[in-house]
Amino acid sequence: MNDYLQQTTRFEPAAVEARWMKHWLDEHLFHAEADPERPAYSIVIPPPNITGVLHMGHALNDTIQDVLTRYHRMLGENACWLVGTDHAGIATQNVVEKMLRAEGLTKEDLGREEFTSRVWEWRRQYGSTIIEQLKRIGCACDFERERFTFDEGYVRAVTKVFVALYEKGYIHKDSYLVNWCPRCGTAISDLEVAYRDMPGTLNHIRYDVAGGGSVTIATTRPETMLGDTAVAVHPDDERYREIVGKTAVLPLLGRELKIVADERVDPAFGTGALKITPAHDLTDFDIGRTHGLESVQAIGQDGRITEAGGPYAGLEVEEAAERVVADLRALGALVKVEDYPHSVATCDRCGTPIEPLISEQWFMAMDELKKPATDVVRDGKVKFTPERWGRVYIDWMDNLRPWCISRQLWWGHQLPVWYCPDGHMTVAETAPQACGECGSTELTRETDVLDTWFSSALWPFATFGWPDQTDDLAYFYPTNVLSTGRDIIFLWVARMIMMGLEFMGDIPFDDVYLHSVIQASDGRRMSKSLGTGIDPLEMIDAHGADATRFGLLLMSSTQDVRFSGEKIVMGRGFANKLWNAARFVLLGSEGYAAERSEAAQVDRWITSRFQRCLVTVEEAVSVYDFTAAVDALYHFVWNEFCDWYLELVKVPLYGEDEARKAQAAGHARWMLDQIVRLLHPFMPFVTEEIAEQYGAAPLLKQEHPRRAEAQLAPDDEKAIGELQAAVDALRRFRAEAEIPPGKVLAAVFVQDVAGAAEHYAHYAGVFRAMARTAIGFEGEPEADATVVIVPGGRLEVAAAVDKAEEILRLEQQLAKAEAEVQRGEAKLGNEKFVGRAPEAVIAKERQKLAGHVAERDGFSARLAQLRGG
RNA sequence: GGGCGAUUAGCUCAGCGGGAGAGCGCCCGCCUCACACGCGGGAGGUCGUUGGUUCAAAUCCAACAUCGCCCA
Repeated sequence: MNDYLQQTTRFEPAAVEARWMKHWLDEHLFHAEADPERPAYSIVIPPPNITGVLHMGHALNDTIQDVLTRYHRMLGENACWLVGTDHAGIATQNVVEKMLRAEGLTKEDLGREEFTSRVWEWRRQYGSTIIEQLKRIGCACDFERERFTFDEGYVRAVTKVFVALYEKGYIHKDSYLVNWCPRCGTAISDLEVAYRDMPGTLNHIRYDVAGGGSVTIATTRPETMLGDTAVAVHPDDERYREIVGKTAVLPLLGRELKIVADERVDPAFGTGALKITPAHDLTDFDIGRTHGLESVQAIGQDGRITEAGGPYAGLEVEEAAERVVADLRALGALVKVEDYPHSVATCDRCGTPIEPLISEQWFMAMDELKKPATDVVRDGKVKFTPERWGRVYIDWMDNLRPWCISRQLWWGHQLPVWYCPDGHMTVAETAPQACGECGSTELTRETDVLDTWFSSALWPFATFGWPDQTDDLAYFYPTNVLSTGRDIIFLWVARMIMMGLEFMGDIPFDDVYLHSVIQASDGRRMSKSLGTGIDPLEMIDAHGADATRFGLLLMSSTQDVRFSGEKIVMGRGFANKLWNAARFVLLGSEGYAAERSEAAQVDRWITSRFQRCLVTVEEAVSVYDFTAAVDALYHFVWNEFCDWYLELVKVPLYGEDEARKAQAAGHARWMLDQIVRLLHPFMPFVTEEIAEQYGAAPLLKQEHPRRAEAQLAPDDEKAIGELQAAVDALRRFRAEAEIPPGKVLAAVFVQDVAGAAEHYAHYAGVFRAMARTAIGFEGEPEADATVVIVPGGRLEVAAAVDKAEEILRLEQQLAKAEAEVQRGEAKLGNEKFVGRAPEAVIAKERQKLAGHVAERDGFSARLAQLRGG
């Protein structure tokens, strides 16, 4: 006797999870080596930020990748799930700066070198938090290959890419309007800008026109007028036709402004006259370039007004705005101020309003790179699931602007660019000894670092050894799928595809799977600040990793889903159910070896049902429909295997027929093993714990169940289906008639359809066990017997039932049956239906009708009998 | 302003062209020798609204409404 199995009536995840994870790691089960003899299956994890902690989105995405990895490994493929982290420039620098601030220090106090070493120290200490958390979920990552976007080999890859793109002429330095975060002190990309609706005001300001008259402009940011160099109106705008070409005078500063006509001005906005501040607004910048306007920088990188702002110099933007408005009012130039809620560009990282300003930055031209990257999606070479995201990707790519790749940070890949005192620039993979142009040896390196996404873009190939042409690279690239959130389509997916095509000459992955966004239960994004976030680790602590994985997969069926703790509790119940089913099978069949049997109908039946479940799961996984997969598994295991098969198999298992008992025991063990294998990718811990009990662990080394059409048994499915319907009918009768659960009833079966009696006779033991009914097939039914209609005939059940109630019960059932009959007859009587519907549909309808007619006749015959007596 | 998604039982969601489903909650009955994280039975829905296509619409199409997400 297995004491552990005997005593453990509840599956306790906490007791087994850590032990199994350690065992899997110790045995190197997750590691993969290139092996040209075997098919490769590879996934690179979208590298989490080293400052990150696991949230629900990660938990779901990592569960998905784990299912795929384990599943393909069990299918015999050489699966490698490459894991690692992203150095996350701004986020990490912010975290360390915050720590320094607590010590009363700034990064400038330390200097760049010392600061960078503090970040590395932080990284060593805390940077692997999220990787460790993956192990709590059970992720079968190849932890032995863990990479970091700032490790030594990776730096080589980044440098090589930069130099290559520079030499191709794609990368250049330019003075251009960029999104500047005054708090982070760096340029950021368009994608790092978040728009937030905020209350605000629209200020109407009158500018005098030289030679008489005036023009009133409207602005939400009055302080930017300090940088105005023009006023623009639409060329077709009759109101302003007269003043185009004249000069306006900027109030407060007296600067002269050209009045220009430009089609980009929206005549419907405000007054239809637009103040032009080329240094601080993108549209104005473009209009400025067209008309050759001067550019005045009124706001500096520190977020304060510059010398160009005259008396306002040195003020913070907000304060300047207030002062400017007050002064304009005093001057009488403020026409009116109206409330005007508008959307404000803010820094995605810190929430500070963005200052668009002109600065010297490095840009990457996208035109050459984006074309092939768009084509591979358009042509279906890279396939998005759900498909619609492919169109989103293409739209975005079509409108791509040059990418600002430089950041004014200290933590990141410093550009491989050196300057000599004469300002000559040398771009090289390794630090040059002398200036490429003048030979000067006094070189200083460019202080800017690269956008973090620049390095992440290389992830699918740099992690496998590029720029070296390694065996791993040849074997594992391209990867099979990138599973990620849709907010990452532009940040990662697009850039990985561009870089993969450019440097590997091939796509980085065949499939892109975009998983659901898990919202808070109020239907909005989970938010730390609102306290609506739920920690997946707490879920794992409370319900187990299997339950958390299962629940997440079950709830994440559509684009946006609300987090449902119930689904995780469902997963816990399921793990426990499975554990107990295993206990029953293993304890009830000790001494027998697992062996598939075809001898008994119940064995053929459950095998057939299992095959159908297997097909559903495999088809679902192949299209990334994990919800359908776990739903099928849940219902097969619970409602078919546990509710019926295990009950049916108790009869032979507890019976006297030793030969039949051996078959049943062997088949039950075999079936359990198949189920455990099929479930393992979804619920690795409980399945491994079960497999351990009969010596099949580790399951990752076992084969996935095989599809076998020969094991489908439609006739047996039909027969067992009728048995189930008969048992159900008896149970329903018992409950409705309030017959005590323990009372065994006697019944006589009267056959309407040939073979039915023989069929039920074979399962007399089942009726006794599952419906507490002793069925006979001979002799007269008792006079006061109650009729229970079952497939193929009726059961005359000997039970003292109140006659009036019985009549009422039968009348209700008769009414239901009659309604069904009428519905069916109406449908089949419809010429158009019979004429146009497919034959199979009509045949099915006829069959249903026949069943309902038999039911109806049974009920009415019994009613007549009761009423007569 | 543009795009996408959702709207089905009290709640959270499946179903996506041929008899309205699950889990939880609720009601009734059970410690039936795997499981009370359980077992058996039951109640509960004009499938957001209005049109259209079809022999047949929760399912396809159009418009509208409400909510959410993304982009500008």
